[in-house]
Amino acid sequence: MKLEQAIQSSKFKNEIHKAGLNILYTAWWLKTATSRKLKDFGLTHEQYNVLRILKGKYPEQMCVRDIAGRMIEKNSNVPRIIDRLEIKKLVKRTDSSEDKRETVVTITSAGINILESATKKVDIIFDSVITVSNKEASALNTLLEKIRAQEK
Amino acid sequence: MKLEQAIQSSKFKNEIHKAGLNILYTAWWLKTATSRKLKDFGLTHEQYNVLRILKGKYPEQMCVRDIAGRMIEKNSNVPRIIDRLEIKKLVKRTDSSEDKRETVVTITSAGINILESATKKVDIIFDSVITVSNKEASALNTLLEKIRAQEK
DNA sequence: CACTAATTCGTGTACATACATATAAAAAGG
DNA sequence: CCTTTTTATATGTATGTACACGAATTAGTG
Repeated sequence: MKLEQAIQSSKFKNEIHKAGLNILYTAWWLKTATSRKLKDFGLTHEQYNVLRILKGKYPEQMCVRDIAGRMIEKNSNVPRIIDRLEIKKLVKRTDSSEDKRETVVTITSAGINILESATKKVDIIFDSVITVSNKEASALNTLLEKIRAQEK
Repeated sequence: MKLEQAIQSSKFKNEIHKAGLNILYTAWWLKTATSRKLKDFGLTHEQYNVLRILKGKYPEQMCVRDIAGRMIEKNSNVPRIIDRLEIKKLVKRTDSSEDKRETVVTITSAGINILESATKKVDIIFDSVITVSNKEASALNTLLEKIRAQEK
């Protein structure tokens, strides 16, 4: 769907302003499509993200700070997301012995199982819904990083 | 900043997966930069969006449904955003006489004033922080719309 | 070593999202 | 008309974001 239809507006100051809105809308679209798949597993987008991060280091443990540094949305409140994953027994939280300020977290085998099943469903979006070529995706990556070139 | 640094990961399944994360991260980056500017005016990103939508129709009124259809994030809870704008006297809410189910909303002159000041600050992001050409922005728009081609 | 500063994590609050449900009014169908 | 269905809005709940603050611990400095 064209942006103009999606937000019922065609008055953009210029292509750059339009690109800004297009990025925000596409992110929402992507997040919504993903969340719909994750719902069957009782996971939210952010809980899924934390599980993926933990699996990337498995069987190593990670402290809360390390997880936070890998989150896409940097202001995510990681302790609370872990609270919910812990209730569902998808992660285990223990105090660190090396640095008593730290809490270390590990993904459980139940967490790994649910993550693998969920990932199969989520990947459908990338493998069959999104139909750009690798080359186009690469061009997109370059443009997005150029937008963020001037940090802040 | 490169995505790899931003989320401290360089393991992407392919360029398309990476593009997905890049879109999500760029949207977060853009939203954060905007919110920082809006904070001086006591506005959130979403409140700003609603004010912009209302100004686009001014001096006409809009019902809640029309506003919702123009929001970028389609699940925004528009009645509650309007609650907060109403408390700050930036919009006026009245029952519709034509259709008693509807609530119609107008931006006040205070709302227009704050919106104009805020827009000047927000546009700095687009005019001087984001340094892509119009042609590049146009290419970006094409790619993003191609990604969303298969609706859902 | 003692004191200050910085770090790590948890928690509280305001606002927003996602979604289910409720309420009132309008539209549709017999 | 009267009943049923649909529509417009509001509200309730769980989760998440953004940010401030506090407690505990570690690091840094005189």
